[in-house]
Amino acid sequence: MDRYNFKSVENKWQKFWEKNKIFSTKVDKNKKKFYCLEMFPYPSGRIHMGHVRNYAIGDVLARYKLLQGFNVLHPMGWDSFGMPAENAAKQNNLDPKTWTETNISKMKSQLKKLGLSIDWEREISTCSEEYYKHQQAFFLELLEKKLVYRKENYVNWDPVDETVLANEQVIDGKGWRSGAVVERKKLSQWFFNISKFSQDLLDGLEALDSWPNKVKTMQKNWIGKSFGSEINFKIEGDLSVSSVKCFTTRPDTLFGFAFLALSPDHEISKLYNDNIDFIKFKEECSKTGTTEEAIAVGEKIGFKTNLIAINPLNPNHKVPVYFANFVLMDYGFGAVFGCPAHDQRDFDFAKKYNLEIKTVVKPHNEEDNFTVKNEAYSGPGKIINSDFLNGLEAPNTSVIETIKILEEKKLGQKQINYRLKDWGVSRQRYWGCPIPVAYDENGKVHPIPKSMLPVKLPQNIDLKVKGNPLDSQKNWKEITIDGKKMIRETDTLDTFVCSSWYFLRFCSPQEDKYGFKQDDIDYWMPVDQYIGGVEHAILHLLYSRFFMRAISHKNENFKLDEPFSGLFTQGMVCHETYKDPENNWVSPEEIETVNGKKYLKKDKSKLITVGPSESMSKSKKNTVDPENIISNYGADAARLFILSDSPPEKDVQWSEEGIQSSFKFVQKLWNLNSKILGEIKKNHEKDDDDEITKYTNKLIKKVTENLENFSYNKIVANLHEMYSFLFKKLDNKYSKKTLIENYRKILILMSPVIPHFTNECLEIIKVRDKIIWPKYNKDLIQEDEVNIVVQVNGKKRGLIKCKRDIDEKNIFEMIKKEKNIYKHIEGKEMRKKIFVKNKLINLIV
RNA sequence: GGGCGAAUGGCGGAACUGGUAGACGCGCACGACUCAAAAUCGUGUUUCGCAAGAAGUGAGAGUUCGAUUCUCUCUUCGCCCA
Repeated sequence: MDRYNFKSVENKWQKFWEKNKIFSTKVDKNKKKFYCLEMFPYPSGRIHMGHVRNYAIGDVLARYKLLQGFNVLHPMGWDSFGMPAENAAKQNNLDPKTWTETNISKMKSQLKKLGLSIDWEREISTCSEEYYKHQQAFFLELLEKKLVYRKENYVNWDPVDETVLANEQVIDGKGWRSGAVVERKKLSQWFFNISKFSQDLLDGLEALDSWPNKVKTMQKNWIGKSFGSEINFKIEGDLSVSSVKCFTTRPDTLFGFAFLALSPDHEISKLYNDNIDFIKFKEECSKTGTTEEAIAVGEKIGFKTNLIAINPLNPNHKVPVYFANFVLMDYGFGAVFGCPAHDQRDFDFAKKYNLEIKTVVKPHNEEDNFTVKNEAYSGPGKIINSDFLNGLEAPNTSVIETIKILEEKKLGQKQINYRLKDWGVSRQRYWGCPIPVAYDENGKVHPIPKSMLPVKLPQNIDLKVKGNPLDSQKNWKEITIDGKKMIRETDTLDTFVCSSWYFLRFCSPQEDKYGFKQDDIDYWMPVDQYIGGVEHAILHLLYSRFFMRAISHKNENFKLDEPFSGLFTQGMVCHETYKDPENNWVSPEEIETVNGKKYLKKDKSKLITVGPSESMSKSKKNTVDPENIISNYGADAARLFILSDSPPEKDVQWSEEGIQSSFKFVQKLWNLNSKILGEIKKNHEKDDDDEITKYTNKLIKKVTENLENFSYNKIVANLHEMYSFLFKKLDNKYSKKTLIENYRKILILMSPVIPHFTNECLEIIKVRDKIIWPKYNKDLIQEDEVNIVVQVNGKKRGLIKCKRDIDEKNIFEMIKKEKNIYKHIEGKEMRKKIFVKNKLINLIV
C-alpha cells in the first residue's frame, strides 16, 4: 500500500482554495448568513498551539456551516498595535511598523498551512491607517455624544514601562508586563463613559442564551450592581465641614457605627494639605496600589482627624473621622461608614485603632446577647442593639426598612451603585492609535477636523527616550487648526479600543468613508459564533458590547446592542513539564524516551523528571512549535489531534504520542480509501447494502449532533469507530453504487476536521461535484433487534436480544428460558415488574 | 472571604430527558510478521477472585424498582472576584 503524502496533498488543496477563491464571501440576501469569528491574534511573529486550537475549532464550524449551505463569513485580521512591538523595536533598533508587518507575513503563512477556510481578501490590521482613521472618527463621534471625556485621575503607574496600567494589568501590585511595583500617580486622562450603560450592559446579558453562563456571571460581577443607601452624616469640628455623604449597602447596621473613613483623596483632604503628618500619611498610602485586591490584602492604615461624625439615627452617637487607605475615591462618594462588627475590613481597622466593636446583627442560631469576637459577622440574621430596628430580618427586610426611615427623616435616600468604572483609554505610548484632538494655549480641547484625519503616527522616531515618545516629537505635536496654533494630544488609545469594533470592519473591509457600510452590517451582524479564550471573558467582550451601544447611541441607522450572539470559550493547550537533574526546565524537543523513561538527548546519562501538565509557556519550556508539527505530521493530523483528546471548552494535553496516533490514523484512513477504491472496481454477486446504509445514517446523526454541541472530541471518536467498522466489513461486498454513495457521505462528514485529506479522496473516487452536508433518514436509524437489560431487584442479571417493540409478556417468556437469569427469580415471589420498552425490564422479587 | 464550576480505570475522556458505567484514544501486556528491530496487524486491559461471583463513578446521607446523572452535608482541585 502506498504512503499518504500529506505534504503534496495539503499544498495542492491550499493552492486550489486560494486560486479559486473558494472562501471569499459576498453579501447575498437570498442566502442565510453565518458569521463565524475567532478572536484575532496579536502578531507576535509565530503562531502557538493556542492559536492552532482556536482556529481549528472555528474552522470546523465554518466549514460545517458552509457545507450546510450558509453564506459563511470567516475572516482573519491582526490586533497589531501594542507594547510588544514597541519594546521589540526599542531593543533591536527597528521601526515597530516594519517589525509588525514582518511578523504578520510570517504568521499569515503559518496560518495558511493550517488549511483554514478564511476569506483572506477581508484581512485587516488595526495598526494600518485605513483602519485607525475610522477609529479616530469613532472617537470624535463619541466625543460629540459626550461619551468620551477627560478627567484627572489617580492611575496605576508602571515606572519601568512608564505607562498607565489598567487595574487588571496590575497583578499582586506589580505591572503585568514589567513586573515593577506599581505606583499611584495623578494624570489627566481620556475616559469612555461605559458606566453610563451599566444597567443596560447588565440587562443585555439576559438575552445572550448562547453565551456560557460562566462568562455572563463574570460580567455581572464585574458590573457589580449593589443596592443600598446614600447617607448624609453631620460633622462637628473646628473645620468648615458640615456634612459628608456616603454610600452603603448596609444602612441597617448604622447602630454599629464606630468611625467614618474618608478616602485620602476626598475633598476634605485639601483642608489638611499643610499638615505634615497627613502629607506623610498620604505618601504612605500611595505605596499601596489602587486595585481592590491590593487594598484588601495590604495593611489598613488611617489618619485620625479632629472631626466628629454623628449617627443620623441617634444624634447622641458620635464617632471619630479618619482618612483611610482602603477607601477608594471613585467608589460611592469616597467615604464609608465603619461598622467593625459586620465588615472584616472595618473590623481590622477598629482593632488597630482601638475603636468600639458593637454587635448589631446576630445569626439565627445565636442568643440575643451574641457578640462578635475574633472576626466580623457579615451573614444573615436578626438586628439587635439597634433601638427601633431591633428584630428586623437582616439584611433583606432591615435594609429596606432602614432606608425608609432615613428617607422619611430626609437623612438619606435609596441608591443603586455599580462597581463598573469608566474606561480609561489613554496610554503614554507610541505604538497605538493617536487620539485625534489638540489643545489650544488655554488647554481647551479641540477635535481634529474630519478633513485632517487620519492623525498619522510619525515615522522614524526615537523610541529610546524616557516616557511617551510622541511627546518629544516637536514637529509632529505642533499643529495649526483654523489658523490657530495648537498642541496635539500625545497619548494613544488603549488597544482594547481597536478590538472593540474590528468585527464590524470585517463586514466592509474596503469601505473608505466610514468604519463600515450600514448595508453590510445589516446583513452580516451580529457575529453568530465568536470563539476565543476565556481570558477575554470580561474586558474585551464588555468593551465590545459597550462600543456597539456607544455607536447606537443617538443613531438612527445603527441599532445593534450585542455584537456576539453566540460565544464559545475554548480551554488552553497544556503539556507535561520536564526538568533535568540540575532542576532546569527542559523542552520536549531535547528529550528522548528509552523503555518508557525520559532522558536528555544530548547526554543520555541524565534522567528527566516529569512534572505536571501545565499550560504551555515559554518560561517553563513546555511549548511545541506548530510549524514543526505541521511539517512533520501535516495540518490534518494536527487539527485531528488538537480536537480529539478533550472537549474544546476544557484544557487539552498535547503529547507526542497523541499527535503520532492522529498521524497514523490519517494513514489508516488512506489505506481504507485504497481498499474502497479496489472494492468498487469489483463486481459483487451478493449485496449487503442495508448494513452500510444504516451505519452511515447513524453516523450522520451522531456527527451532526456532536458538531452542533461543540463535542468535537466525540466526532473524532465517531471517525475511529467508522474506520474499524468499514475496514472490517468491506469484504461483505457492498454494491458499487451503494458503497460509493455512503463513502462519499462519510468523507463529507470528516471534511470539517481533515479537509485536505477528504478533498483528495473525494477527487480520487470522482465525487467532488455535489458536496453538501448529508442528511440522515430517520427510518434507517432504528434497529430491528434490540438488547433488553434484565434486572432483578435493580441488579443487572443479563441481556436478552429480541425484536423491536416486543411487549412485557413475551420478554418474560424469554427470560424463563434463560437459565442464568431465571435462577435469580426461580421460586421467589414476584412483587413488581418495571418494563421500559426496548430498553429494560426490572423484576422485583 | 465570596461566586461559579469540576471530581469516572495507569492517563485524556464517553454515558441522550435517571435505565447495560468505562465508548474512543493513549499507555501497558501477550501474540503474528521479522535473522532482529522499527513499522504494521491481531487479542486483552476498572478492581478483587482460578471461577461462579462481588465491589465500583471524591466521602457520607437521602429520593427511587433503579442514581455518574436529582437533593442535602462534607472534602479536594480549578477559575473568577476580593
